[in-house]
Amino acid sequence: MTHRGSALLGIAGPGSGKTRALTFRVANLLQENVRPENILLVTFTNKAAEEMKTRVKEIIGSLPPGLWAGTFHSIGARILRRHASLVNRGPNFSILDEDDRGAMIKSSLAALKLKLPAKDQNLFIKKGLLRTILSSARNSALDLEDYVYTRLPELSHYLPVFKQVEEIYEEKKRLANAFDFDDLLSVWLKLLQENKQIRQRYQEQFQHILVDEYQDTNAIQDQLVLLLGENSSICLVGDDAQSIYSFRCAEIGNILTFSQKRPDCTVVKLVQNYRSVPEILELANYSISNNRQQIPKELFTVRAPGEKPYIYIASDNFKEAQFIVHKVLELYDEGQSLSDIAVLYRSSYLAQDVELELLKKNIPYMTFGGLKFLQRAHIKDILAWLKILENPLDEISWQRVILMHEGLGTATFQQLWQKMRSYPQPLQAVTGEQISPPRGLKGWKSLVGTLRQLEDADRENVPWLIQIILESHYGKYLKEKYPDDFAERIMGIERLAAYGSRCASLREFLESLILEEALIMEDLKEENPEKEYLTLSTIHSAKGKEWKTVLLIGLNEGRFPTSQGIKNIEEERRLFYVAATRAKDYLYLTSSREEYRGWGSYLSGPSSFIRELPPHCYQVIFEDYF
DNA sequence: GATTGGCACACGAAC
DNA sequence: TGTGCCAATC
Ligand SMILES: [Mg+2]
Repeated sequence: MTHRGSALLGIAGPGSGKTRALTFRVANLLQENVRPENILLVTFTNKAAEEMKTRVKEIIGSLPPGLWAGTFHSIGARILRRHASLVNRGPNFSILDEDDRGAMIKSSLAALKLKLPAKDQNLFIKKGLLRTILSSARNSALDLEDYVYTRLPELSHYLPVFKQVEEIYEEKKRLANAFDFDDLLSVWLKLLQENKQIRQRYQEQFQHILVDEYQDTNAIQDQLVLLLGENSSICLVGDDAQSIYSFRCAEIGNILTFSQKRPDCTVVKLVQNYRSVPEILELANYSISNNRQQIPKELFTVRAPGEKPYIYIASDNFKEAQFIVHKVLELYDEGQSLSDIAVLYRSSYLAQDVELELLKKNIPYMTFGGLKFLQRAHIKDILAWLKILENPLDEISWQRVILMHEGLGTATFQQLWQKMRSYPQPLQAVTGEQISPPRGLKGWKSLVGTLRQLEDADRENVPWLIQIILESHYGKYLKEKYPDDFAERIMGIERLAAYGSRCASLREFLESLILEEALIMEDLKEENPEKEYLTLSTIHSAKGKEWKTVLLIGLNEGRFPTSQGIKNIEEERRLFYVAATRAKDYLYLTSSREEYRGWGSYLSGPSSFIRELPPHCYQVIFEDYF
């Protein structure tokens, strides 16, 4: 019936046009009249998927609807919603973000402690450890037992605790009609493995599977591709030297051993680079050659010689920030658009000083990565109200909303929740006044009033829903709680509403935001497409992008590589490699001799990534430069 | 049982 | 710098 398609693996360096090749392949398939729903295009971010679709549209003139494009997580969510009843959920399930997940695991541990005999109740588990272990086991496609025995044998005496917490956590998620990020992959894979009918359905549907950035897939994602693509044509592209997501359990091995798993696979290596001038490439090549685990590949560029990368070592981090802004202005005066320039860094806090300088000089910029937008209390508040509407079983959101009312605390919440969850429709039970608390009636009445208004409002009009929340008691509460920066917080909420107006439904709004926080920036761009912005980005979020000029800051030992990252220095170096190869024409590497951050000052010295470079591959800018 | 204030601690990347 | 936790107080 279906013939086994071919498998193609493209291992190619940065700027070699991997993503472009994938885009053209999709365009070709569509032109050959392959039906769009038979194509599965997996990208690293959902924004990248949108950009690729736009490109395809430009190439072939129109984009037929029905193409499956997005991240593994968003495609997992789509499939799980379709088959929600098979995986013990309703189609409106919530997706937990890291905070919600952490809170739920914490309360799972607390619940376990209550069940333990008194002598064991002082059990102490390092904060975040459970979160990491449960997630890593999942993403490594191992059960908890195998994971702990093989990867963390020193913790194996804790295994019974881990297992019980996981059990409680799983049950909590089921009751809350929620999945976490890891579930979107692992439950999806399990569904395919255990349900023959569903498996065959998607195996037949996805006749063409294309995956970008394959070096950053984890074990589950690899298994998904192999299983879904058993009989399909598969096209994967990636670069082992750009694998930078091991903290999400990405395994370089996936790309290195794919051809063993699919013996019919043709491997193509491309070392041609169309992006960077040779000087930048030379520096990047030198750097990555310090890695022993990489496939040796010397990149060649088609570009004519340009300028050697610059190194600037400032006396302190403020001076470093001043240099960056000075340089940006200089480049701007020389005719470069702000949109052609990016400031990149290992960790988001390293950008703070630069941001201050930019604000002082009134230079417009946009930040990517390290976004804490959804983490901020007022944004979480608004989202909690909205999540209740979408999924009334969402315990965490109920708790958040109930606790912000006067006179209602955790104990009362627990009592209320016991009653609420016994109703098939907790929201209606509340607004229908079938439930009331033993105390805090004033706060409760105001809560019920707001919920009634929200219930009656148009569910798909997100800005309107947000408006209702702001006009309710919540608006006053917010002002009292944050008298200093109330206005700024309202602006954040307005930003949220503006994004909401672009979404067709509340569900789409919640899901797309959680699967890509950076989307919150999009409306800014569309409001004023002409406007130029300087980009400030973490290196992780700069993946797959390029700029004419890149300024890489914070190159101090302990910052980049981070002190924690020394354990996995090769990955840190790949991160440096990714950063350097984002630059087309000009690359600036900056560092500071002394750092003032938080409590004191540090003298950490320049990053080993600078020190290990041969001096002939860069030029030094002296401190009294400006 | 809710709320407030003080103290300790961490501080990395994100679907 | 802020956030989470605990103990004292309302
Ligand atoms: Mg690419």
